[in-house]
Amino acid sequence: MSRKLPKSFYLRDVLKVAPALLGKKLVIAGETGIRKYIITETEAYQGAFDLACHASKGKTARTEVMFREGGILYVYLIYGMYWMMNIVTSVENDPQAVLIRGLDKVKGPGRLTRQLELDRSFNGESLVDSSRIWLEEGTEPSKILTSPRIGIDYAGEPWVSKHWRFYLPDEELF
DNA sequence: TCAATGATTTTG
DNA sequence: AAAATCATTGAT
Repeated sequence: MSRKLPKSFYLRDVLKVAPALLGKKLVIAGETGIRKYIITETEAYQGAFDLACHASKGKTARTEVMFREGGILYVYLIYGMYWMMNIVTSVENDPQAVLIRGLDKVKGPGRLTRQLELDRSFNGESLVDSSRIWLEEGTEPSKILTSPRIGIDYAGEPWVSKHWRFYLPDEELF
């Protein structure tokens, strides 16, 4: 079973896509062959008004990717050493993205990109057209937990207290 | 608890 | 043009 997610999956609002990504398979074709991971933790960043979202202060060279049509990756460096992997959602000029925070075998957004060998070259990569990374249908999770997002205290209220982090309970993992 | 470490963004 | 700011991690 390996059904690739269609482009329409990504064109919805980020608050719909973020929880929908849980249980889906992230497929990456590296030099060592094809590897698959179950997505277990995501965070939603909802564009223009969300002060925790990089795109809230307007379009810049870095955030330009988020303003494009959904279904592509937004990859960037944080704290000088960790790549963050985000999936852009919604339509053009509606800057939204989902941060992939955890996979079944890897916890932590910085560690998972290192494990995947993700780097700058994946920025702007299409998950619909690419032959080295894409998403597939997975198992429907029976239970989804939510919490405030992590590491965005600088955004202030009301954003710090919004429950836009979605994750699966430990016993749900494979 | 805090140093490492660098691209991006702004004088917090 | 310089300085602060981070969607973090891991070692002390």
